[in-house]
Amino acid sequence: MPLQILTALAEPTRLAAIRILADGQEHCVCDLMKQLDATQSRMSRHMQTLKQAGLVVDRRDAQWVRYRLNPDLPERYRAILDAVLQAAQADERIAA
Amino acid sequence: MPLQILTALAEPTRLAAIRILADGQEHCVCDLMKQLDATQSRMSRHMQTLKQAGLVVDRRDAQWVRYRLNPDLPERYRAILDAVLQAAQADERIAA
DNA sequence: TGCGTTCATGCGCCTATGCGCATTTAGAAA
DNA sequence: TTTCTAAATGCGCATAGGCGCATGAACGCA
Repeated sequence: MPLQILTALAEPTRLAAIRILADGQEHCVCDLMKQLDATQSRMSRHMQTLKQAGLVVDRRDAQWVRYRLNPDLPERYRAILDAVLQAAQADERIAA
Repeated sequence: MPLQILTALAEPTRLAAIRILADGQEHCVCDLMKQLDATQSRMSRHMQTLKQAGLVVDRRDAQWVRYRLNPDLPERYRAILDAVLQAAQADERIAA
């Protein structure tokens, strides 16, 4: 159901996090916190939401938890994500 | 900003309404109400939300208000909508 | 003008959700 | 074991949002 995907993406901080992860790299919570100017608990919880929606996966690496886009996201959801990312980027260019 | 689009779509009744309108035809509120088993005020409010998000447009026709997908929805948002519709339909087929 | 139909909206209620604060857990290094 | 950093989570609070109920507004028709 795309509903959970949409709900997960329909929040500013979460969408911003996804956009950062869209670089294809792994990012720890501390990195996302700093870039998005969010508190630790807030950032952690949003990442849980994205994880439960299947949009991201995490991995323990020493004391860090590395998040990245879920590489196994079903094609039909990946298409939604791509469209959203493109629109967000386009809007950004227009706003500038 | 796709945020408003996503928020508008991230609600079951609204997404269902959009899926009905995806047939390209006009539908009055009374029609949507019946198909979705929703009360009148509930349906009306959801349509307002979709309208404000720019996803649909309405038109007075005697005592009816006809809703249809916004034909002038910017391309980048249309792409999101199409991806969502396709995913929803695919999920439906899988569930069956 | 009066009546029926369709739709919008003011109001209050209730739940969902985002947040900060504080604490706990996990792991590394001393 | 102690101490540090990173991350998750329990708790309570405040707001957002979805809902029903009732009313009002728009329109057609007699």
